[in-house]
Amino acid sequence: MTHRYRSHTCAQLKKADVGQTARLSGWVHRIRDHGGLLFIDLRDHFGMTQCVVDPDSSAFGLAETLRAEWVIRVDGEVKARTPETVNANLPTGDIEVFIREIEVLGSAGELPMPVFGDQEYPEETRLRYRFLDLRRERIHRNIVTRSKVITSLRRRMVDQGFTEYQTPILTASSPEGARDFLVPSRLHPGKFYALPQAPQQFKQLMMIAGFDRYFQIAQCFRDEDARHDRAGEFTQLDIEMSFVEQEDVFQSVEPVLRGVFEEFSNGWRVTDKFPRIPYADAIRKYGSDKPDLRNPIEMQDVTEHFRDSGFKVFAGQIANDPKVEVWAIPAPTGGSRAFCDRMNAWAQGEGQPGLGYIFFKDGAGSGPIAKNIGEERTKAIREQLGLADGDAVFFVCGLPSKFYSFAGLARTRAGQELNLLDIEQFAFCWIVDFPMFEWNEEEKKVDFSHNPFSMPQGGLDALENDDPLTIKAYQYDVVCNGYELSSGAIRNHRPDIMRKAFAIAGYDESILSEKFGGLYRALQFGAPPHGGIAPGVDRIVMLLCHESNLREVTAFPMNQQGEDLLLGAPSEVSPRQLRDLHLRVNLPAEKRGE
RNA sequence: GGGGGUGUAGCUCAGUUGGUUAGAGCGCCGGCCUGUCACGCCGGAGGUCGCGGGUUCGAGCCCCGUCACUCCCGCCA
Repeated sequence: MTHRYRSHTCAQLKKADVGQTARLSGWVHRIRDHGGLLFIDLRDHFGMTQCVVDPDSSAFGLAETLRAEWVIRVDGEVKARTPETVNANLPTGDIEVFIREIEVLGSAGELPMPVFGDQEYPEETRLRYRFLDLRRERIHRNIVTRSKVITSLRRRMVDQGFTEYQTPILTASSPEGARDFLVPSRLHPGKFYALPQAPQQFKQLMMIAGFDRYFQIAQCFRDEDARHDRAGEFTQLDIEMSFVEQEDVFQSVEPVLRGVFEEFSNGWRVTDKFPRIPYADAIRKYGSDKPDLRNPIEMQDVTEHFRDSGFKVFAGQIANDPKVEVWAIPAPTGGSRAFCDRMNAWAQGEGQPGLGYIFFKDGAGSGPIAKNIGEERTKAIREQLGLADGDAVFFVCGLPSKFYSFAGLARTRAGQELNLLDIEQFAFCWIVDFPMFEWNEEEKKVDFSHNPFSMPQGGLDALENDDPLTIKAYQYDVVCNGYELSSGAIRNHRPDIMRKAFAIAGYDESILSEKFGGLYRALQFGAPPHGGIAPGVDRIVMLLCHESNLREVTAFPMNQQGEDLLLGAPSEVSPRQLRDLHLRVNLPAEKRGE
C-alpha cells in the first residue's frame, strides 16, 4: 500500500481483484445501516464501489458516524459478492470492499441539497452550491461530455490541417453588434478595453497576416440579456480559411459537425448530407431561418385559391395589395374541430385575430372558410397540399414580411401538438443566401441585414447595378433541430467593394476608417479572399446532452441576471480600486437610497 | 425596459369556498435491525406560509405594493 489515498479508483475493482487489499478514497454517496452490517457506496469521479463493514472490523464504530458527502479513505479486502447480492447495475457490482480502516479526509455539514438521487431543486440553490450540484451524476456527465466534445472538435480540426491560434481577450470596443463588456484602463484614464464579442476581426487579420486555416476554441462575451440558449459568456469553435469560396467552407466544416454529432449522438440519427436551404425558401416553408426539420410540415403559398373567393376577409386584402399572400400550414392528422379550435385559441393568445382553418372528413372540407370559398376551391387547396380525410390546414393572410414568424410558430405548434416530429435525430441544414441589406422601417433607409463585412453576391457589379434589397450575401448558418448552431460568411476583402456596400447603407469612408480602422487598413495591404464560420460549442454540447438549457452543460454559469451566485460576481470594489481606474460610480436614482 | 409563471419545513410538493393545532415524501436527530444497493421499522425535532400593507370576526388562500428566482418579449453573430 504505497499511495497515500488510493490503490484503485471507485470504478476499477472487478472480480479479478478478489482477494487483494485495496485502498479507495471518495465521497460517501449513500449509507445503508443494518445495525450489525453497514453498507457505504463510495463515489469518486470515476464510479462507485460498495464498501461493507460489520462489528468484526475495528472500523465499525467510526463507520457508524459517517454521513453523506463526507470524504473518506478506506482500506479493505476486495471480496466477491455472493450471486444473490451481485448488483448488475453497477460496473463494480460483482465485488465489494470489506473495510478494515477508515480515515475521514473531509467531513460535511447538513446538505442544502442532496447529491444522491435525481430530485430537482431550484436553480438558485444549485448555482449557490454549484460544487454540490456538479457532483450529481447527470450534470457531472454533461461537463465531461463537454470536455470530450471540445477535444474531439480540436482533433477533427487539426486532422483537417487547421491550426489553433490565440487572440486577445482584452481588445477594442466595436460599434457593431451587441453591447460590449468593458474593462477600464488604469494606464489610460477614461479609456476602456472590451471583451471580444467574437475574435472576428482578429481571425480576419490572421488571414491577412498569412496564417491560413485558423481555428480557436474561443471565449466570447456579449453584454445582452440571457436566454435558455444564450449566455453572456460563451464558447465558439472559431474558424477562418484563406483562398476559399463558400463551398470550401462547407466541405471543411460539415464533416467536423457531422463527425462530432455521430460520435456523441448515442444512437440518434445525424443528417448525412446537410441540405442547403436559401434563406427566402426557409422563411416561406418554415417561417424561420432556423427551422426544426424534424417537423415535416412545410408551408405553401395558396393565395390564388383565395383571390376573388367568397372568403371576403382574405379576398379583400388580396385585391387591395399585390404584396398580400395567403400561406397554408398543412396539419396532417389534425382534422378535428377540437384541434382546430385549440390552435385558433392559441393564435388569439399570441395576439393574432385568429387562425383560419379547413379540416377534411368524409371526403369534404369543413369549417367556415370551406363554406365561404366553396367545394371547388377547397378541393384545389387539398390537392395542392396533398391532404386527406383526417387532416387539417391553417391559413395566415397578409404581408409575408409581417406574418412569417407567427406562421412559423403555428407550424411548430401544430407539429408538436400532433406529435408529427421524428424526435430522435439531429436534423441539420445550411441556410444560405442571406440578404445583404434590409429595409430599416424606423429610419426609412437601407441597412446591413447581418454582418457588414460579408461579401455581397455579384460583387461590385451587383452593388452598382442591382436593387440593394435583392442582393444576397455569401452569408450562411448551420441549423440543427431549430437551433442556430453556427454562422459564417465569405468576407469582403476588397476595400472598393466595402466602400460601396457602406455607401449603400449610408455610411461614408470615414466611418470605415474611424470605426473599423485596423481591419480596413489591413485590407489595403494585400488581403487574401477568405471566409469562415463559428459553431457555438455550448449549443452543440447542449444538444448532444439532450438538455434544453445552457446552464446544464456549463460548470459555473451565471444566472439570467448575469450573476455568479457562488463567487458573488459582479461585486462592488474598493474605493482604492476605483481610484486606480479613475472611476466614480454614478448609481441610478432608485439604487441610491439603499 | 415590459409580460407570464413560481415563492408553504433543509429539499420536492399538497393545502378544498377564507374557518379549530398548516400536512406528506425525502433529508436531519434518536432508537431497533447481519445482505442492502431508493434497505426496513419505531420515535422526534424542524414553519416569519418570500417581505410590507390592506379587506375581514377570521387570511397560506382575497386585494395592493414589493423582492427573489424562472421563462418569454425587447435586445442579441
